[in-house]
Amino acid sequence: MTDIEKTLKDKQVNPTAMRILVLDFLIKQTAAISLNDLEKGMAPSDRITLYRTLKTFEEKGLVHSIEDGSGATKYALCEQDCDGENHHDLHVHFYCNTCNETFCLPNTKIPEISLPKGFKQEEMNLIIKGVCELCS
Amino acid sequence: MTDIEKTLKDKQVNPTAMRILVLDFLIKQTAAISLNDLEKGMAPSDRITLYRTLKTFEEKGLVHSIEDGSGATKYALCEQDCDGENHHDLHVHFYCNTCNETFCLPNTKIPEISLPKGFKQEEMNLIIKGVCELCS
DNA sequence: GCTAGTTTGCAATAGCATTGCATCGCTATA
DNA sequence: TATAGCGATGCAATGCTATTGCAAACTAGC
Repeated sequence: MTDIEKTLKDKQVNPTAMRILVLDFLIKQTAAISLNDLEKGMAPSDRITLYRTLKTFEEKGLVHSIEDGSGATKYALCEQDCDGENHHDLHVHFYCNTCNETFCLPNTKIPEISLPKGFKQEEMNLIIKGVCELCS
Repeated sequence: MTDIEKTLKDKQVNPTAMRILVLDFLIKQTAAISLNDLEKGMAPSDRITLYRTLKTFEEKGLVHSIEDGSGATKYALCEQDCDGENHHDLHVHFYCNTCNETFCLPNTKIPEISLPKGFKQEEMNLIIKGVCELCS
């Protein structure tokens, strides 16, 4: 069994051929990718299947989705300790206005925010836009 | 001249009848609204005109747009000191998972984040999801 | 090998965002 | 006042992303 198959099984995802290909592709990325990026980057495959594969991965805690304001949802691999119940992706996401790529900054955590009385926090999502390492 | 007309002129927006109505409606809101909300809340008007009115307001610094992950862009009035160049909306936005409303928390600012070397920050966008004051 | 459940592929649809174009109306100027 | 010009409006049409239904293909377990 390959590492990829093992990763899938660990997260309770049946390691089908398609899923292995998608996960393999995701692992190779340095930035978060959209469904379109995935479709273009892989051998010709059905778009809807790719869409559902990403959804499945998200449900099972393999990837997390990022709304970076570009209109298209992007996906990136989760850290080890995510599961279907909780995505521990409380890191900052960075959108580069120059190359239009979205990056996870896993070591840049979102600080605690004290909310006004009565507001109960469940999730957080911080997008910083600017110029990335490579473009600056 | 009414206050609303004055506000429009201050921001270099011609105070047409439609724009006065839209701004009046926006001022009365307690939460950010989507194009759909605006269309439903006002006397029957052309949706595209409403869309362009919001875009104009945004360009001129009257409102800022919020991507709360609900799929539809929402809009809320800016603070006084916004202009076309710079939206000073560095406050937190709160999305209530119960009532599905999005609120500006103008007094809850986004703290400074130190980015990894090479990343240059231009804008920030923090959405916190949870349960709001009224729903809790 | 057969059956049940899962996965995949195709078709179709819904909803938001956006543009093009023609019309209308206001303003400035001769 | 007549008119030219520009901005604002309304209608039509389109593009793109997300999403669902259904049937065929596949897989695992008996």
